[in-house]
Amino acid sequence: MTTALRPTLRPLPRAFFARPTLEVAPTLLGALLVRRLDRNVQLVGRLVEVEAYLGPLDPASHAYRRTPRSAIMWGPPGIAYVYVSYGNHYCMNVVTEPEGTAGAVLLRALEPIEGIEEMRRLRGVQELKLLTSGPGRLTQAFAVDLSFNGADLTREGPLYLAEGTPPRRIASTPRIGIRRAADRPWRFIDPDSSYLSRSV
DNA sequence: GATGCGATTGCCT
DNA sequence: GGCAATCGCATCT
Repeated sequence: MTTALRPTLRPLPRAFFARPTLEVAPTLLGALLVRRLDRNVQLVGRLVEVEAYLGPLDPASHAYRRTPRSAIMWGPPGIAYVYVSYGNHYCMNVVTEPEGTAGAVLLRALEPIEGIEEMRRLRGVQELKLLTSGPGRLTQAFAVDLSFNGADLTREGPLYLAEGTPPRRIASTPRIGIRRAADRPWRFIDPDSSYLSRSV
């Protein structure tokens, strides 16, 4: 049984996410995103790029205003917030801060670790560096759509975040693709990774 | 009920 | 580097 030979990927506990968003974001680098498609196929990627969205005090955050869509970010930490971007792509966040306070971290890029052929199939692309190097690409490679909005990422299951190995270095830059609060250096990357959505 | 837009991507020049 | 594709949601009327 291959599952018995596979090392256990231990979920990050809810308490990990129940901290200030700017503390959670850089410490998420190196963590593993795990997607179980079925009993035999598991996808794993190592986080190399994330962005912090702070909530009501952050004009770039969807939680700048509380709406039906953004209300989930006031809920329990460790929950997935998935939304549609430009009508063509899904973007995935993990909710941060204690319940009652809004915040989230956008997952922007992964290093493919396991299940690479399945990622290629899901993406319709062969080149390794194009599989998960962007927020819309990684959700497609991991078969994550709106049905995962609200999913608990702290429990072993179809989709969760697990302990990994922190990068040697961490760098921060302005966030990508936003207009408001575009100067805040709240994008965190592993600068030594070759799977970033863009360099620097 | 109608309108405008965006935390992107891929293809084109 | 420019730009079309495409749709859920926020924000009007």
